[in-house]
Amino acid sequence: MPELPEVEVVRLGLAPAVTGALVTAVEVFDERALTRHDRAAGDFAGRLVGRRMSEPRRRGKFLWVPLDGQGALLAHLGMTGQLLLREAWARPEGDRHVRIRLELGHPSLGELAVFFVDQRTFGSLALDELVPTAAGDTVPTQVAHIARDPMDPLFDDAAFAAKVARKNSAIKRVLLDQTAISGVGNIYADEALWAVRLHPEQPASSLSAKKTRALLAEIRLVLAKALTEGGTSFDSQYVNVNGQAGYFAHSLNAYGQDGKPCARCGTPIVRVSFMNRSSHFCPRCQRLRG
DNA sequence: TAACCATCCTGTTAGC
DNA sequence: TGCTAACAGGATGGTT
Repeated sequence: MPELPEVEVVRLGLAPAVTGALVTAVEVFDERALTRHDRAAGDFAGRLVGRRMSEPRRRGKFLWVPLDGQGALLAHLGMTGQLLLREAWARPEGDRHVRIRLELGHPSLGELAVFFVDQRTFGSLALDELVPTAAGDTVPTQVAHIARDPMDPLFDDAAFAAKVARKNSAIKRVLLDQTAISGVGNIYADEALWAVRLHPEQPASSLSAKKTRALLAEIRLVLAKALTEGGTSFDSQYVNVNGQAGYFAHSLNAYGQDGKPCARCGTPIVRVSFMNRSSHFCPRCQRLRG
């Protein structure tokens, strides 16, 4: 499940291979991989071929590669999307789920291929226009409404705290709201809430300013640690551009740990249904208060 | 306006 | 053994 650390690992892996590269060919095998592209597959391929790529950028879970002239190649990996970097003639493993293939010509690395592989087709590529933000940088139009992520130097801690303070919904719902804070998904929301001893359904507005600051600090810690370990991989559904899994799954304290003893107090971690997904927490350390 | 939920999708697993 | 249902979850659009 690609969240911020996983997408950043992909971005770092792609950067040396795509920066300065020319798109020489595009093959779309499954148009469902273009749900974010507002025109036909032929338009996607036709307008992408011949464009030169700049250094990949990221906000939250969105990744994009600015193109010469204007616009950008936008990517969202959804649940199971992968961007794999291969030799130009290679076929990736799991051929059945290859949705799009890009052929690149790199000035020093030569011919390369980027495969967009996606089992559950929640991910998508698109060509999008870039629009300026208030801070002076540019983002694709589809990313304009997304909040900056907590690893972004321009992330506004005070604005986030103010948003938390006026939200009556559960704090976990706020963490998953990409217009409040981006890059956090189900895994790292559960981990950060466990670390700061907050019940996922604790009303956001009930948090003290100090608790909100602590939560934000834990979010940054857990994201940074996951990034250093290459991200979280389950069943090979997330891999870097070379197809390698991350190691953070070994460091999880809450997510997927239901039935196992809490690392702090030994009480079994519980799993409950929440927002059409699962929440994992320690019923002793993370009590619903107020 | 805020809050909440169904929907998209497919491989895996549990249950019968 | 084989079938069916439940489950995983990010973003979005619709409903309350």
